[in-house]
Amino acid sequence: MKGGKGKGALRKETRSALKPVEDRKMGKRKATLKDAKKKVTKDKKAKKDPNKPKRPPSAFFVFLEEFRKTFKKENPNVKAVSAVGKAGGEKWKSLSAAEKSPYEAKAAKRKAEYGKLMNAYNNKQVESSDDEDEEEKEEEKEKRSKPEVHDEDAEDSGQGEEEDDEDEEDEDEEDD
DNA sequence: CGTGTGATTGTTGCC
DNA sequence: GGCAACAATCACACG
Repeated sequence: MKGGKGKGALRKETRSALKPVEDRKMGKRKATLKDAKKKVTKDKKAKKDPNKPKRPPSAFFVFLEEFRKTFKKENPNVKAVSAVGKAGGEKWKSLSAAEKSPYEAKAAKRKAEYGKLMNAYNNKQVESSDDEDEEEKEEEKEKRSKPEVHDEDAEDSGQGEEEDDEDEEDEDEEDD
């Protein structure tokens, strides 16, 4: 998907926003990493975690998801992710605790699920103690581990519980 | 053709 | 306790 549609959509803003990568390559945060080589994309060779659960989106990200839609809706011309990030960041700071509440609530929930995933994740990692044994066969084992999937029933990993908008805990105290 | 990068903040995990 | 890296997104540019 990244390869995207080249098309002739060369907007000027893109031009300005997309300076030569060689120039803008890591400018701030990564700087702290110095030569640590962060490779935050994906390493094919370093398969440290076969099924490592991705970290739950923080409240900011939850808010961003919605914000992006709004932002793009009002700014369909803006395709720069950085634009949304900046705008979202400012807006986020502008939000009040009460407004962030729902986002935090969701983030908290995500975190709860993440904790469960980590449990299962650690379980697999337990086989590696002091020596990395290269669990290349994990793939095979995983298959066997799985019982049988019927076309019926959902093979949902967790529990099929889903709440719409009702938040049990977490009360919103909007009061300034 | 694929992948990296850019920007935001928050959050989590390891040491 | 602190730091470091990563979470999504989208289009484009480079190899």
